[in-house]
Amino acid sequence: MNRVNRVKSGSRKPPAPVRPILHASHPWIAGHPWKEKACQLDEHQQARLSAISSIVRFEKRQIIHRAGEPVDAIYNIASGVVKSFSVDPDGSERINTFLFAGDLLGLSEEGRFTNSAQAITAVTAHRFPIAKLQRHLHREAELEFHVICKLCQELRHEQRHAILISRRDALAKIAIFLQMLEQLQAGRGESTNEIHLAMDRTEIGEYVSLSLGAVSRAFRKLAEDAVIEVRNRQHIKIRDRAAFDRLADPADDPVATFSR
Amino acid sequence: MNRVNRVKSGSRKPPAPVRPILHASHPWIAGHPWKEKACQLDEHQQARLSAISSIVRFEKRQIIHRAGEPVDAIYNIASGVVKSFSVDPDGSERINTFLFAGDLLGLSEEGRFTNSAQAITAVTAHRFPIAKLQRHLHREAELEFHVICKLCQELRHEQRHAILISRRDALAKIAIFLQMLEQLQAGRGESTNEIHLAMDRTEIGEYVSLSLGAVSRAFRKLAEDAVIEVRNRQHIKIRDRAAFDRLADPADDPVATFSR
DNA sequence: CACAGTAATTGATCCGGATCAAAGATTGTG
DNA sequence: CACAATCTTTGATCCGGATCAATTACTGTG
Repeated sequence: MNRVNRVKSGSRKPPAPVRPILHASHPWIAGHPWKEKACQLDEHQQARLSAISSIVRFEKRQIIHRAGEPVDAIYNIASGVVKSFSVDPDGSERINTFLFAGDLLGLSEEGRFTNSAQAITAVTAHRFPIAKLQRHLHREAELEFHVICKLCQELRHEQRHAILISRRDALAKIAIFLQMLEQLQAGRGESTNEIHLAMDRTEIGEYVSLSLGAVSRAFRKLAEDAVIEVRNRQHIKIRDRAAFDRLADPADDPVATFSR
Repeated sequence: MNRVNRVKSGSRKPPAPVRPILHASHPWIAGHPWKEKACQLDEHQQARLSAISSIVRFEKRQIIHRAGEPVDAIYNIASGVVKSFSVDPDGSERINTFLFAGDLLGLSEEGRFTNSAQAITAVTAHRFPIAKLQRHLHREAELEFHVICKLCQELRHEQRHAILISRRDALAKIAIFLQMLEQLQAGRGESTNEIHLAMDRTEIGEYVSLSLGAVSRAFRKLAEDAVIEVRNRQHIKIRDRAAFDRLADPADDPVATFSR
């Protein structure tokens, strides 16, 4: 939370409305695992929100905030990828979540960030000073409801993350992870032909709870088995959809086809 | 979600206000890991809420709802312990969370429960039909804010759960789990002398992602090393606080005492 | 109090992923 | 274009937890 690169600091109206603010999903009407049906704020509400927000930019690898720092603002990501992580005293990092366009950044407790956040790519975001935001929230019930929706979404996401982690075999972990990325990509309306990995192998490992080596081996095996094609570090293609889904879905048991 | 055991069905005012409704914690001002500083609704708000809610009772081992069923109501637990879990096609269960007094039950997507829920002990809960609740929410900004707080709390809880799961050694997992129970107990104002385990060893394993055997072995080792004392299946006492905390805290590294 | 049913412990074996080290591939930079 | 720095792959070994089966505690019930 050092220097905040305000884009046209203080500008009320962003030059070109970078991306809808507070893209949420209805908690009782939602979509696919990982990818949620979005329901946006109306223009009126967005206008009000942008009145209290500014647009900021973070360069690749820039730290957005560190765990333990006092919370002065939260962010709604407009573009780019952010990782939210925590560091054990022994120096190892665990990534709690990757954040993409539309995601909210800044979970905290005792007025301090619970996680550290770092831009993985260049990032633009809406910045909401929490004092202003909080005042605003109380006045706009509809907006509050939106935040609720967003939080429900993140809660479900975090639950799935836990499921992912609890998986024992590396192949399944990677398959699920790729599936997640794919669905998130689709949800953002990006091409679904290739899966784009903004993060490196180490970070993938830190997210799915695998060592770097295990991640690498898993990719190799998936490629060997012609389930995926590793076009390059950052781009993966699904070769064998059926096999892929079989790995990613929790059904290991051939009998499951019949039962229920 | 078969038969709902309404207590005095339709009663507007619960006989003796079982427990505060919607006990939440402020997202920007909170407490210990696992245990949160609570901030309650005022009487006025509670009264309004109880107008749309009824009190229901579930007996031990009763299924409250199954994943996939349409959501008709959500619950705020007044007393007892509930587990929220999902079942893989292969029949194995993963427990996403244990819910105690004050917790909200009923996360859903596409209008259907994402998890199954079962009472571990006898349970009483406030039941909110979602139609009514949703209408009510929109009208009470302050209440919405409370829900936001509650959700933030659960989100943090879920993150810690992921951290717990990602731990590789069984001892640490069990220690963290016990610590969690202890702090939740303290947060509810119950005695902190002994830790009460409402769930059995299998369920502990399903929560921390360990096999039944590993759970058992971990308890044994902890007892052997005189870190804890297993008074009986359901009651644990901390013998060696320092050693216990050392296991539960992520610091494996003696140097960490100095650094930072 | 004995019995049945369930929960928990313990033992033996096996395997997948962690770990550490070394080599190979990519990317960016002057 | 070559070099450096980083990221990734690959290999070899080791260990902790999974698994399965058998035994031993509990708990509640008549």
